Amino acid sequence: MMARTKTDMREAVMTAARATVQSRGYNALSFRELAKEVGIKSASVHYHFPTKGDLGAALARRYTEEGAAYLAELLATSEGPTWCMDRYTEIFRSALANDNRMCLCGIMSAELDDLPAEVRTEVDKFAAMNVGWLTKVLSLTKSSASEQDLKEHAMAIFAAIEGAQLVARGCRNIGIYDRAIRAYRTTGLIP
Amino acid sequence: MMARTKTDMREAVMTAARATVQSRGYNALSFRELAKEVGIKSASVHYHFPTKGDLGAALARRYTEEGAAYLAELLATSEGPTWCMDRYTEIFRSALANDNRMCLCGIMSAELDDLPAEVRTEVDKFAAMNVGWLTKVLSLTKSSASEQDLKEHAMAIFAAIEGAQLVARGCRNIGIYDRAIRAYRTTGLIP
DNA sequence: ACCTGAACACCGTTCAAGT
DNA sequence: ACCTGAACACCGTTCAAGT
Repeated sequence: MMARTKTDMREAVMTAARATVQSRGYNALSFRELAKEVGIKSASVHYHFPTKGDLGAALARRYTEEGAAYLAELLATSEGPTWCMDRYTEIFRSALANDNRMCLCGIMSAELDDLPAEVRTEVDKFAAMNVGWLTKVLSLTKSSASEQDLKEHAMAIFAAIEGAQLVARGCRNIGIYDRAIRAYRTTGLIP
Repeated sequence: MMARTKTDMREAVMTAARATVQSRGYNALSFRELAKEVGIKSASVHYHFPTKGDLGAALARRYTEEGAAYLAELLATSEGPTWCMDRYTEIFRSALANDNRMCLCGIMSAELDDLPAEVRTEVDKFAAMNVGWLTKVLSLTKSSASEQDLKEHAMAIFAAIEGAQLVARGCRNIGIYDRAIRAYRTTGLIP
């Protein structure tokens, strides 16, 4: 029988931690609870992640990487901007559908003042990654607009979707998310 | 020399608590820190607010009441829907301008899973109050639309503005808020 | 009526010690 | 290399005790 390798345990901690943060936020993350979930002692968690900030930053970095990979794949197999935006809004919807969870970086933005600097950096990168992708998608529709205008529009879309998720979550009502997205489409904010 | 009355101390606690929650969230609220700020012991804070949930609910209730009063005044002296929306977006902007703070209920929505039931109730009421007001403002512009459509549009506006605040805060960049609001206007989401 | 000190089980973090 | 127990200063909450 194989013992769990170091990498396995790191992964187990990150998986458990990610679920907790998306449900209850960075502040609710507890090394003792985490340790119980993966079957080691809290002091051992510190072996893999010296501080809570290290763990938070690792979570956010991974989250951004995975998101970027998925979005790149979408764009590569794109059937057009509307199709892309359907898939994109579905990502944020699925977090809500999955036990009323939130975007990892959205929930962390709310807790900003309690985040160590290294976690804030990763939160910024996630936003920038999303805006970059949305800018590309928008450029498929409005080839005339300036890069500046596209980026501004992309940021507005990202903010509006994060907000729809936040408010729907607060009201424990995924219908609010769906109706907000529909309204964004009707007004033309989202292609 | 007058001693501080009971009401004064309750108010002092609520004022300090509100500032903390808007900056760092419900989870970061500490009875011990709060006690230090107002000059009593943490056990004494429990005299005024038996549990943290009682304090959180009181904060949110007060926040909604004050917001409702301000918005009612706006509507009463209204110079039209665009003017109303300018004032409305300015409220959320001023939280950011004031030390990168957030809407009390927006930040609490992110921490939903850690909120006692009585606090969640108040968060719901805040959202409903805002949507109610926005629906009235929208009815000034689109007299033809159904009550249902107006409410859907109002909820989308509320969500989009909360999202703009959340993302701008996360990036510590109030310009992101301003540009998002501008884009919402350009697309016609906001009158 | 309002405040306090002391206790309880929690928290992140550190560190010497184990294998 | 990986894990642990014990200690530290924190946390919300309770309660008997003070005025």
